[in-house]
Amino acid sequence: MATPRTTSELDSVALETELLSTWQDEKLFEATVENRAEGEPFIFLEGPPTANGKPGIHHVVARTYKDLVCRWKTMQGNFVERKGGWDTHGLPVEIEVQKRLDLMSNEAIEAFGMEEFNKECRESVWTYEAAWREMTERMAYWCDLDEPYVTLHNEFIESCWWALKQMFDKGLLYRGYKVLPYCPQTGTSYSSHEVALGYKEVEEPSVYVKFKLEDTNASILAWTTTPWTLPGNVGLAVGPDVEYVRVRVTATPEKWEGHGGAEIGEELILAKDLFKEVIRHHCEEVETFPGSDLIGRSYEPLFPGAVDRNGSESAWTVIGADWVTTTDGTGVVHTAVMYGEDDYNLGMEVGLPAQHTVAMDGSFLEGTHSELDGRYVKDCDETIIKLMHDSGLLYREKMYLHDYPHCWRTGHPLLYYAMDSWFVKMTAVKDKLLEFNSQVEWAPDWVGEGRFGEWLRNVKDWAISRERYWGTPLPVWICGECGKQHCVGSTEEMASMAKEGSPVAEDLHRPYVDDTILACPECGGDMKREPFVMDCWFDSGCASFAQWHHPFGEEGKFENNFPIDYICEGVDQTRGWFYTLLAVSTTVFDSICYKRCLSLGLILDAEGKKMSKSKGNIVDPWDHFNREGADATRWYMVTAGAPWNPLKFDPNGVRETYGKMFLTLWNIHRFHSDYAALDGFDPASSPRGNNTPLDNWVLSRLAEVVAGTTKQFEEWDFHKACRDIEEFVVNDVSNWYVRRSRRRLWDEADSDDKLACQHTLHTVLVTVSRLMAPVSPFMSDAIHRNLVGESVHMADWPEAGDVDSEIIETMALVRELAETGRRIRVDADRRQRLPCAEGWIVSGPDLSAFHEILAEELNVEIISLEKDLDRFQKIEVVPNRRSLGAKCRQDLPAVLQGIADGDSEAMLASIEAGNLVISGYEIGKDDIELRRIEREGFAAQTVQIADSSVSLVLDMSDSPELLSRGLARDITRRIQAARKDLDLAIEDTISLQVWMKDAPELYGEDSAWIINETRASSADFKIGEGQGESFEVDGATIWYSVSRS
RNA sequence: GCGCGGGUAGCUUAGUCGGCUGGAGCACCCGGCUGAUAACCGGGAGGUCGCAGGUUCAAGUCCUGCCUCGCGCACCA
Repeated sequence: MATPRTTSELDSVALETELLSTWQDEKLFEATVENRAEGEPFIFLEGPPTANGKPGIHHVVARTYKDLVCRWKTMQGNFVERKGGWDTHGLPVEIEVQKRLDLMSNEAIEAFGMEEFNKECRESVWTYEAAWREMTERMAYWCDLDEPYVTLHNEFIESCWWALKQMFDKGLLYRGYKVLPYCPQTGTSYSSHEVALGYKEVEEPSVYVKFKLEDTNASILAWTTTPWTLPGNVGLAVGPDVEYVRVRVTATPEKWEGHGGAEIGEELILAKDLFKEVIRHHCEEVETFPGSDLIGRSYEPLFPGAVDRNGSESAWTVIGADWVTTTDGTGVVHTAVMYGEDDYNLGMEVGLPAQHTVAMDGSFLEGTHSELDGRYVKDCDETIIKLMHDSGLLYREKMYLHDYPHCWRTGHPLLYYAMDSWFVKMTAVKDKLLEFNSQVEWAPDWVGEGRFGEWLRNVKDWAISRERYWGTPLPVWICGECGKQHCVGSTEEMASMAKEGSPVAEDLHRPYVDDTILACPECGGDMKREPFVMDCWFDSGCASFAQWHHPFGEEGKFENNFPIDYICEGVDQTRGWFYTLLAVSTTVFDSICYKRCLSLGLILDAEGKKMSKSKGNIVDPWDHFNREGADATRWYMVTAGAPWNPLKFDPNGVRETYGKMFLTLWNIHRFHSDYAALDGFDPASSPRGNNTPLDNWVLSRLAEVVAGTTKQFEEWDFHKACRDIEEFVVNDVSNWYVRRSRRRLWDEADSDDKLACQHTLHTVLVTVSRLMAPVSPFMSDAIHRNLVGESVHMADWPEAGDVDSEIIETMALVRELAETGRRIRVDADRRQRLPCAEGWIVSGPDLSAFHEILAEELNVEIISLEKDLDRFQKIEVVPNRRSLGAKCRQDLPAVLQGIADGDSEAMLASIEAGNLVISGYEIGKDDIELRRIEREGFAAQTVQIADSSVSLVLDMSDSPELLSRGLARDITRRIQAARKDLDLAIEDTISLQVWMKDAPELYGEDSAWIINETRASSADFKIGEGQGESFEVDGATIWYSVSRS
């Protein structure tokens, strides 16, 4: 503790940047962590960002919530380590490089050279690292960026390999197909994110095709918008509970457009609901039946020989599927196993042959059909339609308008295509996932139950392989001789299994790792690596242990830091990182991964639109760091709303926060420290003085805020906590406590009262800075350092003191009365500076401790308590609706009317006698509330506080003494303004001249008061007209002249 | 289309178990106050509480449907 230094006007940017270098010199972050080395660990995990994009304001939001929780927990005594991390793999990195080097296909990349390409990727991921670091430091996100985990490091990759091997050993890793949107031009399949970029509305031919049943003379009608999938047809799906109809064609239609048609007498089957929409011919209904009757019936293949039966019993039969609907088409879904997700899943379920009819380059495979083989499928629509037409299998064609995904790079339509993939069998651990999820404390809880729970309930096997170049290589090798699959779990294992003479990759990336040939442990044959890399989400999903290079000799780091206590990211990570962390921990450790997860809302611009580069509505955090500072920016983001709600980022809001919260707080601090420095106040050694009720009140409010903040932080309501702190600082401390205490500190002698005030201000400021430190770490530290001599970030989280709720209520009433007094004056047209002789407070609690304050605020000579309530107040009976409503139900309006019409005094008497009956209901004490209101004819108003009513009455009479005092106040006010205009220091003295015309007499004691208040070394008061500045008050004209003496 | 979350004054927002006249802040207008900072106080104007039904003595609050915005899923035959 030490005497505070005086402070200057606020320059928040300078304050913050100076503190940053102080922190750096002191290695303060490290010190705050070490300071709690013996504390209970609170484990945080940083979700790794990618540094190949510029950091934006939304990253500042996420980092604020990460930071504030970690800082808060540290202050509470927890040991909180914060290791940084970088996500460095994945398609976005490749695409950046491809764009820059104009390598828009896999062929182009391979011609360029995979080794070179990956080198470019490796460099590209650091493009914005410096920008990230600067942002992180400037916003005071405390996180170890010097020893971060990096997903491209061999150590990290090795841990990922180890994890995958755990899955492999548990039989959770398998090879299969996954239907993905695929671009045959670039040879790439896309994630849903990228697909979303490329939806285009297109009009394409769709066709209704007849599938001839084998055991009866009828055809099932099915509809498709992708004629190119028809050669791959191996099944028809119907809804078992959907009603179908079999119709016979009786006459041709009047009009017909396009290909197709039907013969008279031909029989067709389709969903009854869709009959009218689809069938153009005149028909008679033969029979109706549920879809289940169709299941198992065989039909003739459209393109015989295009797909081999391959032993399948179910090929070219009707299959039941409950997802079939009758919203469009025919209620019959043409199923081509390899070209649709539902199709594929259904095919696997019932054992349809899984065979491609289309090659990876998008052309039909040889043997499909002589007119189609080798041609690009999208060019074959017309041919296929013609083939169908010619063989009488086409019923209709119809142009169909829909959104269809296109390659966002080349603009070509994507094909849903079954890709060779490796999967983690997440479906096998679904129950575990759900159970673990139920153990996570989600904020907000509905994300856990809703969005995330929904996702888990529909969990699919995780396709973790990608046919790409830049990523963690899939550590699975397959023997070319016997087909044995082996999953490598460490670099050592890879080296020990390497075939004699084979290179052993030192850098674990492609292409080096591709060259490592293993010797098959079964047959000794050559094993080659599966040429995939892993989904980069797998990398970050491994972060909880791979950051420590677990389990490769990291000395218990992992065991001590798992499971994680707290993670925090944007809600868009629900299906991303939130999921992959849980997916990996469930399959590898059979454990939850994190105990608490804060899911943040999206950040929008001030208009509520999503921020995006193309809209140009991106907010650059530096605009605010360099203007209002990081504190105001962070505080604004936290107080603007609940963390999980979308944040409309309004630059004016940051400005407002700065002006209101930080400027005010700074000036409170300045006010305190200036006097403390002047007086040599030392909180440790200066005598305490006797607290006034005002001191006790603000300390009680402080205790209330401490308790509230702690509770709200625990409940994730950071926004509420900070709004309360702000309210306290601005309203209670600045606008009331400091305003009411100014004169106490002006006292030049070391008075008891001044010391009490200084100790109080010290406590309030120190405690408030501790409460604010997690959210706004700069100003809180500057204040704390100045007052305590130590960084706030080394300090303990405050403990709430005793709350005297009586004094808080009393003060609320006092302030209400002060405001009421001004209202009375407005109504009575009496100016504030003209004192009233007397004011009466009628009923209510004892306010005598605050009579002095009230007298000053109200500008009355004497405040007295009026005991005779009836002198100024009368009683009003108001209904208690809650109680009456339960009693009277539908008769309530009549009863309310009865009470409103009744005479309050008479009703009260009846109630006390127990015989008040209104509209047939007996009205008791609980059914009403008593309210006292002021009688008419007085300058008075009544306020209701809690269950008491208090009236304030002001005496409006004048006297020469009062007029003199009022005049003195008005003159003083003008002279003080003049002093300010002259830019005089507070201790400067002035020469003063005053002329008064038509003014009331100014008494000697009042002119002396003016002289004292305005620090006049000489003063001259004259009657008559004068010169210089003048003003009028109540008919008098006053001239005055002020000069420095 | 399905799921989740929003829609309260020009803007930002509070509103508990359904209960007294829907509170604040910013901006605006009028007045007051001030050696008090980008301050403060009083008053005013500004509200179809997204719309329509329903339940209830009583709905911003509960129920149903719809509109609308955001997000996610599915856009599929």
